[in-house]
Amino acid sequence: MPTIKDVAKLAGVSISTASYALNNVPNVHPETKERILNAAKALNYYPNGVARNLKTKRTGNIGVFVYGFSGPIFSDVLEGIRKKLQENDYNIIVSSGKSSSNLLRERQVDGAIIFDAELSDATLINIAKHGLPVFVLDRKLQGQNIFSSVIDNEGLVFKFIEKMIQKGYKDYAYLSGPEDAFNNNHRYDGFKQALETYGIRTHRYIKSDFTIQGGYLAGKAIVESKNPPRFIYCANDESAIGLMQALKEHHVQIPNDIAIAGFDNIYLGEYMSPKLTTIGINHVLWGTTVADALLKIIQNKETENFEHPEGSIIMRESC
Amino acid sequence: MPTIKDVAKLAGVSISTASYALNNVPNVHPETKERILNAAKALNYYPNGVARNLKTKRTGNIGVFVYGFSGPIFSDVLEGIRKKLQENDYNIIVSSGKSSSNLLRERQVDGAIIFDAELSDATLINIAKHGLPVFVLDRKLQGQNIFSSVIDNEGLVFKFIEKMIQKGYKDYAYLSGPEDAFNNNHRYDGFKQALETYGIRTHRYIKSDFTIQGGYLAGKAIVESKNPPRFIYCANDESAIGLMQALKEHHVQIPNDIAIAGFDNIYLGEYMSPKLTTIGINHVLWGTTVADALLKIIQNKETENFEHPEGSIIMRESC
DNA sequence: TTGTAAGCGTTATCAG
DNA sequence: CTGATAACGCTTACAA
Repeated sequence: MPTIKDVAKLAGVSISTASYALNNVPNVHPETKERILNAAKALNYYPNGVARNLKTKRTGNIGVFVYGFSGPIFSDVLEGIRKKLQENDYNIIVSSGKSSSNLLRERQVDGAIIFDAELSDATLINIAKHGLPVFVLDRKLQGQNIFSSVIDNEGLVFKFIEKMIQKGYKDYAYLSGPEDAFNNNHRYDGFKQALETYGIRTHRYIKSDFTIQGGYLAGKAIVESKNPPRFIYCANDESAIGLMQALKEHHVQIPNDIAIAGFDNIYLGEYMSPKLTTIGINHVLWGTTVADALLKIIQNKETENFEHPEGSIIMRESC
Repeated sequence: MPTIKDVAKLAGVSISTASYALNNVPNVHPETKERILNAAKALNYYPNGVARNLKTKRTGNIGVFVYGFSGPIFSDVLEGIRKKLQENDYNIIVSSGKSSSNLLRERQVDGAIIFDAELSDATLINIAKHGLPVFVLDRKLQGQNIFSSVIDNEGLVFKFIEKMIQKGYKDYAYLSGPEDAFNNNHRYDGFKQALETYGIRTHRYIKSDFTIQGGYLAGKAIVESKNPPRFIYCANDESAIGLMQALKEHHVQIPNDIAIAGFDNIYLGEYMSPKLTTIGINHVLWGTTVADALLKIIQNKETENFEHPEGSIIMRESC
């Protein structure tokens, strides 16, 4: 593997001149520069990023740390982030599990976007304190160098359930996500408050886990119960899809027998029968917005006022 | 941000002794070691990975470079890779777009797994030649330090169509993926050859693009045509799902009016009505196998005989 | 316009 | 068992 030393030698210049030429620093004689560039090409030279990073104390990498690689939301958010970072000549590094904290602590990234409930508040606060800006999604977190962006889960679900009550639905159930999930809890709060506000005193609570499989199993249990609820609000779209599938297998009519809605507005919702009513934000836009804010923070080292993403209700056929 | 120098100073030892202690090199007096470890904890010290990487000429990172972050296959393969790497104390770095080639060329990774048709053969061969082992998925590529792992697309589709012919289906169509996709072309070859082998001289070819949306649009066109085919083999499951949705909206019975099958065995296929018949491999296993092979190559610097993943036909309800 | 040399934070060789 | 010191490959004052 050739180094800048080899390039310099071949071009007959010093290392620094080679460096200047390769980095387009203006004060290099055009002819010298050409010689150097030719040498680099001849040797198939490419600078060693690790060495550059050590010297410059920046890496040009932004870490995006996720809980797992699956899920239709991640992919959209990631795509938004990728686009924005690429425009600004930053690399996107997506990681998960133990690698995430390694990369963070070892400073192989200049900043991080966290989409992973497993990375504890304490860890993040600790890392951010050392000067690495951290953007947390879907979790509220305060601290030096820490920024967070959350969807208004509670408000959106409230508004939606309110709408359904006005439409005349009376008997509600909530199909939950994991009970330690920030967004599940806030969605449930919005759900409960809407019912309370409109004097609906009872509702059922069905435990699930945000997965298609989980929704499906819940659905099986529901059809076998004596009097199923008239409306099931699902904590996310994936569980709603599983639920729908189970109901359909038992010839339950949606929305006539049981109405359903979800949260997230995943792509697939539009390709179900009936099409899934849901609540959602523009995830790609969320990604670009967050990435943009993080870059501004890194570059100006100043806190920006960050706008949280705006959600909306997407009425389709399932209720 | 504290460095090893600060730790050494606080513990009253030299930098090298501090380094030994922090890296568990045996020849450090237990008491000294404890002092150093305490100092490190007190300062909240964590080694700078970039500096370590420069010195040791390894990063402990494996890059996984994908075309985009969406898609149910990616996520499973990635999860398999992640698991295996984590077991072996390597970090997984997933990237896409321009970042991929940056990270590769700048040597911020010790090896790479490529799942991205956009990274050209020439680029990969060039990088691998410099000593960085590269594992290419879903593409055949030869060269020093290059390894590839492919699914037997052709053989599997052949076997499947053969089965369908024996079942009695006569009038076939192929719903394609992008025409420059390696796997699409091989699947089509298998499809064609099976028909030819069994004397079925004609078939229809419907252009699509591997997406749900694409399958849906194709489905719309098919139901509006005069005599739709009796069997539509889809180049992947996602387009099959879109297709099914379009047919169902027009009350076409699957499989009674039109039978359908796909490729990939994505999770969702089981949650459709009817459940999707498909061909697939165990993607998580594929990921772990490839990661394992890559690690062996990195560690032993010797070429292993690599087993390609074995696929199977998953008969469900759609044909 | 070009060259010399220091230094980024580590690891690792070699003496002591 | 511990400490100087060179080196990894690069950038960047500063000097020439």
